[in-house]
Amino acid sequence: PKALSTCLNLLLDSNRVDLARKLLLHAKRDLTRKPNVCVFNILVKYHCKNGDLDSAFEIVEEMRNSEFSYPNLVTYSTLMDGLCRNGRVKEAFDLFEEMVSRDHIVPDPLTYNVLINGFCRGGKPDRARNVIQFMKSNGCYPNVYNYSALVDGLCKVGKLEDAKGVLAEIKGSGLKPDAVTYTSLINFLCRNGKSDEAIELLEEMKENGCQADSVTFNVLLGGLCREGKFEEALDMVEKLPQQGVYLN
RNA sequence: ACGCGGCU
Repeated sequence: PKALSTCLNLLLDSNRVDLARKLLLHAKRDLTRKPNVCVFNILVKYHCKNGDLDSAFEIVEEMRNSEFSYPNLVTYSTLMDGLCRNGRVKEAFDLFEEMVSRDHIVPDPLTYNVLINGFCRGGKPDRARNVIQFMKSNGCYPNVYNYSALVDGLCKVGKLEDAKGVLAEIKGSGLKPDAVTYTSLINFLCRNGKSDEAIELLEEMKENGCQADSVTFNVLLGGLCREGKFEEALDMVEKLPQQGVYLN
């Protein structure tokens, strides 16, 4: 089943769906190679990626009927993410509750993050904040992914000060903001003609021991160029190799 | 071997 999962992922990633189907049919016939949870989860994810949630739910039904696998936390998180990416956050939350009550599965920070991102994509970071409150009340501690998602959600609706507040909250809770956290803020500044403030943040992240990566610089370079600061941009590009950063 | 956050 391990080899099967790996092969399926490779085939689906390269869009060889026909071959993936054949492979799966063979595996189902072979008693020693029964598809396990991981294999099913890969299929669920594949259908979600195509926005075909009906098929994804069919796979889950198949899992429930199978002797060899049953929906687990990954299955639910994947499905919830598929729903959220299609704007169906309410249903994702219903599914979350079903997961807990019907299958007695305990959500982890990643599961909550799917909901946080669902709300943020919908331009409702306040709801996302409620999810963080909710997970805490369930004894689940938010990680940097959770907070970064919220920071980005706040930036996307222009609430820079609130986003900075969350940055402080991250530090206060003993977590370390990472390049993703900072890049969301830098991105907002760059898109609003504030590359100078963005560069201040870049300095701040360095002081906090956080290494900027290629996405951070991509964003910064875009901001500088948009403001016509081409010399500064070139200067920045020239200094990238010394920082071990290579643009893609 | 399977699920979540930043640019495109």
